[in-house]
Amino acid sequence: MLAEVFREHGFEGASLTVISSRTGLGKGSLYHFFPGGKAEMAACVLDGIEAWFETRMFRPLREDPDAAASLRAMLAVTDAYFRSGQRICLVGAFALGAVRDTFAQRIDAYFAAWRDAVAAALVRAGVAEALALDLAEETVTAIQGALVTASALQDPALFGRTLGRIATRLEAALAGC
Amino acid sequence: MLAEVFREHGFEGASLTVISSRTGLGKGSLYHFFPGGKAEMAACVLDGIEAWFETRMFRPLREDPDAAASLRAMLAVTDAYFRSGQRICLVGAFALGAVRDTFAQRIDAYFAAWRDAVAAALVRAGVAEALALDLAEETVTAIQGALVTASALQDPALFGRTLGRIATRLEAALAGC
DNA sequence: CAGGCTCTGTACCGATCGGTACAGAGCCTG
DNA sequence: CAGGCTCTGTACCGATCGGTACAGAGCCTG
Repeated sequence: MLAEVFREHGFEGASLTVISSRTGLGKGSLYHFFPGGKAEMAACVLDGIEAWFETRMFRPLREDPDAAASLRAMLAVTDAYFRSGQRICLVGAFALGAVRDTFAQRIDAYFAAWRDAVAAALVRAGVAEALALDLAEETVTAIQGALVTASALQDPALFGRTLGRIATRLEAALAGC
Repeated sequence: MLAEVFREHGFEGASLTVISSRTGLGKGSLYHFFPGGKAEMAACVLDGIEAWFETRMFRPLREDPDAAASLRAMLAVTDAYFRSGQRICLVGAFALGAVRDTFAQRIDAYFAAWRDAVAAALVRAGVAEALALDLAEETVTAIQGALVTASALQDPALFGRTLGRIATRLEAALAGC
């Protein structure tokens, strides 16, 4: 809920009035749970996102015995999480905004973790390390780009097409071992 | 100058106080030139960006007799414009923010023009239309994604690597004709 | 059932927001 | 050099910003 408010309005645009009305919590309650104010609310949302991705995507990519299957699952989970391109990536939006500096370290860590988890899965599936790193970077970059352009062009289908291209490329690398 | 303020602070974050101090124009002057206020200032910035890209990138892609060369030039111009990944795309940032709805049509038109210009150049260079559209969409998406992840990871070199991947893929399509 | 602890609504704070009004400085034209 | 037009600085507007203070409702524990 809190996450959706930041997603829809951005950090600056999500005023306490908006947050209060959307969450149904008065200011008293908000400041009781988040003494640090808006910044702590956003930090809490980032905590949730990081935990979700760590559990549902990064850890399987790093640990699933079937590395190739975990890569396919990653694309499916990505498609579901971003509602096939109808939902933006809050961390990505923060990265392009004025709050980037406030959360610089966490934003950096999120994308690095994603990229490294994909690379680790590729390596475990037998792909050479240099190629794995290259493909992982391209994967994360393409997903973020698709979220920007799908939103800009109001064309959610673009997201699916991008995931399709990534899938083809990952499969080719896996088959080429 | 005005463009840089919006780039650094976002639309919501660029308050009149910030705009005034950064441009050296008092409120009186700002409202003399932009009676429509902040929204008109942002619209003016978008005008400038659109005109710049139309002249320096989209038109050459559509009209340059040497279509293949115009595609290579597009990547070089892109690298220069975004300062090799150290500068973000204001239109992309707007697309992920709360102002997206205010400028929806222009944001849409900007990305559509870019994609269609790349596709047109590819077709004129002899690439089949379906493949050209696919490659054009991937190109624009990858560039936007690279701007997000380069900013997030504070790794400008990522931008150059992404442009390199795009170049390889475009050259392959051109060679395959 | 008394005490205290968690939670909440309300009233309020100074600061800043985007925007307006307007006098006048400066310059350009007749 | 008079008139008017462009531009600018300043003072001010109501609204909203993020945040604080605090009384008290409600509940849980001894």
